[in-house]
Amino acid sequence: MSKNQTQGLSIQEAAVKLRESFNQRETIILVADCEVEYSGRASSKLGRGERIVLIKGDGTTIVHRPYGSTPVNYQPEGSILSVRAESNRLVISAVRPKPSEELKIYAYRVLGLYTFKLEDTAKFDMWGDEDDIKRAIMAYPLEVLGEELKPIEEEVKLGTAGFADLLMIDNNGNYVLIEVKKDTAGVDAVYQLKRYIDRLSMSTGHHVRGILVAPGFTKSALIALEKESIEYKQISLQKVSKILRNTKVGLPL
Amino acid sequence: MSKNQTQGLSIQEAAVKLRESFNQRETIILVADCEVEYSGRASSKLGRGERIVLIKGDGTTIVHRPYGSTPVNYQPEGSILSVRAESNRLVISAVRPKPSEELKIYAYRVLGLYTFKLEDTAKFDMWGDEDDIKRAIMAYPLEVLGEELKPIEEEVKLGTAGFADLLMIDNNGNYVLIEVKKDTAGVDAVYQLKRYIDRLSMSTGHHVRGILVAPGFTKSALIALEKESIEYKQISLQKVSKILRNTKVGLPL
DNA sequence: CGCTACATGTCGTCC
DNA sequence: GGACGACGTGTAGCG
Repeated sequence: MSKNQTQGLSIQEAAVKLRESFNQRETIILVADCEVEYSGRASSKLGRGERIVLIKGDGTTIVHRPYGSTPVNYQPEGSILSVRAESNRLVISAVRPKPSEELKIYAYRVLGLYTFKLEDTAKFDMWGDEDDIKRAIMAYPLEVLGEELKPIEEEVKLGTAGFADLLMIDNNGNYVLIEVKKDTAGVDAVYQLKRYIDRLSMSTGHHVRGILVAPGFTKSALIALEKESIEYKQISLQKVSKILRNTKVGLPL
Repeated sequence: MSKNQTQGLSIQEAAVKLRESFNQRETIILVADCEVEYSGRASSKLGRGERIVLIKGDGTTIVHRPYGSTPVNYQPEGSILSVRAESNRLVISAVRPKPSEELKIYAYRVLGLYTFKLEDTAKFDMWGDEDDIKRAIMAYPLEVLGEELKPIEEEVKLGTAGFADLLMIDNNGNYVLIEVKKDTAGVDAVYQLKRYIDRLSMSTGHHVRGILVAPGFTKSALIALEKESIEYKQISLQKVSKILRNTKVGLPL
C-alpha cells in the first residue's frame, strides 16, 4: 500500500521522514541531488548528480544513475541504516557488518521522497537453467545426447579436482563424465572436464569418457576438445525444455 | 530535475503518461500491484504483488520486490519499451533485441508513478581492486612478494590455455608466472595457473615457476598447490594499498 | 561459516 | 562482435 509521497522537502523534513520510515521498515524511494561514497572491500567516490536511491525494509540500499542497468553503488540486505541532517545536506549511512563496509549518501537537494508499505508474497518461478539441462540428460539421455546412458550420480566429488556435473555409464560399461554449460562453453570448461576425467581414470584404473554439453563452443574450446580427445555435444535449449515439458520431469508449467 | 508525480492514477491515465515519458526518455518510477513475466535465455513468472519498477531513458527496466538486494526481473539498457492499456491492466513490454528477450509487466493497480529528467554527469572512481594488486606486484615485487622479480608482461596470452596475469623473471633467470586473486583462491585458480605453467614450460623448454597470489586460500586449493608444486603467497589488501599509496603508483587519492 | 558452483549474471577489454 | 576474465559480484546448496 502507498503511504506517503512528497516533493520539495527541506533537508530537515526529509531526515525526519526517513528516520520514521527506517523504523517502520518501509520501502523508500529517494530522488536527490547527491554525492556517494563507498568504503570496504574496495573504495569508490561518485561526484554530485541527480540519482534514485531505493531503500528497502530489510536494509537493502541501491543507488541508480539515470542510465545503465547496474546500480552505481549499493549495500545488501541486513545493512544498518541511519540518517542525520547537516546544515546543508542529508547524510544517509548504510553499514554492512561483515564484511565491514559503509555506504554514505550525501543529499543536497531532495527531488522526491516516497515511502510505501508494500505487500508482496507471490511465488517466483524460473526455469531453463543449467539444472534443467542436467535433469533432462539424466532422465532422457537418448533424446538429448543421442545415446543410451545409465545415470549414476550428480555433482560427483572428484578429490581436489572439484565436482563433475554428471556421472553416467554407457552401453559398453564405460564411465562417462558429463559437463553441462547453459551458455557457450570456453576453454575453461574443457580443461575442467579434462581434470575430472584424469582424476576418475586414475582412481578407477579404467578408461573414462568425457562429454562437454553446451548450446555452443568457442573456437579455442573446440581446438582444446580435439587436442584432449574429449567428446562434445551441442544441444538446443528449446529442444531440451520441450523434452522436459512433454515428459513432465519438472517444469513449473 | 523533478517533472511530475502522481498517485492513484487510472490504468488509462498511467498508460498515457508512460508513453509520453518513454518518448521523452525520462527516468520513471512506477510502484504497482503487478505480475511479471520474462522469456529469453531462461524464463520466469512472478505472481501478483506490489513492486517498484524503475525504467530509465536508455531502456533499462528493473523490477524490485520490497526485499532483497537483487532485482527479481530486469532488462538491460537498449531495450525497446512499449505500453498499452487493457481493460483492467497496464501492459508494459521491454524487448531486448539480442539476445532476443522480453520482459512483460502486467500492472493491475498503480500506487505511484513519478517521472524525472535527471542530470548526472559526475565521475565515478573506484580503487582497491585486483588491478591495483597487479600494479603493486609489477612495481614492487620485493615489498609485496618478498622477492626481487623483473616484470616482463601483463595479461600474457598462452595459446589456447588462456591468459596469465603476470609474467616476470627471477634472479636465477627463471620465468615466473603469477596469478592474482583479490579474494580467497580456490582449486580453480590453482589448475588455471597450472595450465599456464605447463603451456609456457612446453613452449620454452625451460622450467617455469608459478606463484598464486591471494589474500587467502581454500583448504583444497592448498592441497592442490602442494600436489602440483606451485608456490603461493598470501597478501594483505591493506598492505598492498599502503605500498601503492606510499609510493604513488596510481591511487586516485 | 567455509566451500563450491550457478547466474537472464553484468561489465570491461582485447582482438 | 566474439572470447575471456574480473566483480565491492550476489545467491543457493551442502557439510
